[in-house]
Amino acid sequence: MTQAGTIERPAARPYHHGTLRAALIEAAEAIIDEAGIAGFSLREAARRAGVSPAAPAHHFGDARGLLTAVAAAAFRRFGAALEAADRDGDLKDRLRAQAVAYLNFALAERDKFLLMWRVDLIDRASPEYSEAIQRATGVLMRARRDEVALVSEEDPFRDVDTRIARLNDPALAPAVAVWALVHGFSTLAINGVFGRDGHPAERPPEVLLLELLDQVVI
Amino acid sequence: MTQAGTIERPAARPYHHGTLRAALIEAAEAIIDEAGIAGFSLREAARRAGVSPAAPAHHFGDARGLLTAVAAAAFRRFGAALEAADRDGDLKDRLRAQAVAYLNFALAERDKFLLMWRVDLIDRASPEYSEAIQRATGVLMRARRDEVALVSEEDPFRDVDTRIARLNDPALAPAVAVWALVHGFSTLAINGVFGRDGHPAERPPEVLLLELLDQVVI
DNA sequence: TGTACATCAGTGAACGCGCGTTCACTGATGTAC
DNA sequence: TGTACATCAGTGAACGCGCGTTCACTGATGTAC
Repeated sequence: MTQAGTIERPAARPYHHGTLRAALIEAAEAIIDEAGIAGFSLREAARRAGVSPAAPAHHFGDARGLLTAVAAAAFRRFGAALEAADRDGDLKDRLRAQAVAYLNFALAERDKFLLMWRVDLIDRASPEYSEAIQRATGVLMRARRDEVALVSEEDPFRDVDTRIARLNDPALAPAVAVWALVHGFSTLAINGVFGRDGHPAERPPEVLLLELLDQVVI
Repeated sequence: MTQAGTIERPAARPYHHGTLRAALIEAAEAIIDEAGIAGFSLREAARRAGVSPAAPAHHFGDARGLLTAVAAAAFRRFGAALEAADRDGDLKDRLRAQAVAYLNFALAERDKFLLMWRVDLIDRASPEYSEAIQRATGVLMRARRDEVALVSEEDPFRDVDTRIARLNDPALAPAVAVWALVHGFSTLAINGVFGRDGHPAERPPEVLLLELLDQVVI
């Protein structure tokens, strides 16, 4: 509230932003949504957050640091979406539901989904990032792990090496096959292989995806 | 041959390069191999070709033009590799052989493989590019088309719209499913999901890939 | 409760850089007669 | 076969741009006593 009768002037911006870290991530996401990853720059993010170009360094070190935080946040949303989709049902139902959620996330957050995998732009060793990617991957595999009773082991996706070993475990093959198929389908769909502006497909992409999943023995 | 007894001096570079177009593509590929797509610049390509920074414009217009030519060339090699792998055998054999060729190309030409799909960097409307991608896609589908006797139609992958319609054709589902799986697997493998420096997998990636393909009903 | 002071989060001007592209030009090549 | 001339493929200097990062600094906040 301002004094009655006075013309409202913008409150003097406080010297300390207060939530600059979050604001910069939000700004970066907006840039990426509007202009793709190529349109991103640290200066532009600072500009949008209303802050000097040197300010981001205090929170992220450099551009890579900010992009890593954006990717990690995207991975957390992604993992949460998979988790939300993973409701009751048998293995097949669970994997199909997750597959659709996977595709929808990729289509809805196109450029952020692409960023998530851009190893050249982000610091994959960052604890925040690697925890987020491990967790999302774990959700994907969970349905199958539940079935083959590997669940007793505590978090077999805890670190890179055990994850890599696990993905090679034949017991997980159905889930890994679904992952690869869905990931490939999503990537190709994003690139307009199955339909795009000016060249629409007759059916929505998730219908085709489910049809392809019928080809997989789960 | 130079005159006997004289110290050989480099021949004065002729004013006209002669094969500058090819030389620029070669230079761009070398840069991409060494430093990834992020390391590419038109000036650096010109530098490596031993030519002034303005020269490339005569052949490619702008940076996007050169990258498009590089991607198209990569797609032609890619299509040729798939074709070479597509030897005799039943549908399953043919698709498996192509899948391994697909993965091997992706691993061998990592950054060029990534460039091939970077719609933001290339001009997908370029005749050269779209002809190359259509052709490679056609090879992938050919094994299945042969089987369901669609082969009589001349080149059903001729243009974007018929291709998109075809990919939705249930008759092609086995081939499209294999494509999506192999593409996703290759993309993930490139990113080190199944093993990478310092975190090797116990088995070579194509073994895992073939195991996953066993999950697909072909 | 008051005060001194360390720490933290920001400023804004300046830096050097490499980039893509433009420009007027020049040297070589190809073609018409 | 010779010559004039158009066209083509290159030069190299210059442009303006936005970038990431550095720097000495300042204002606000938190803490010890």
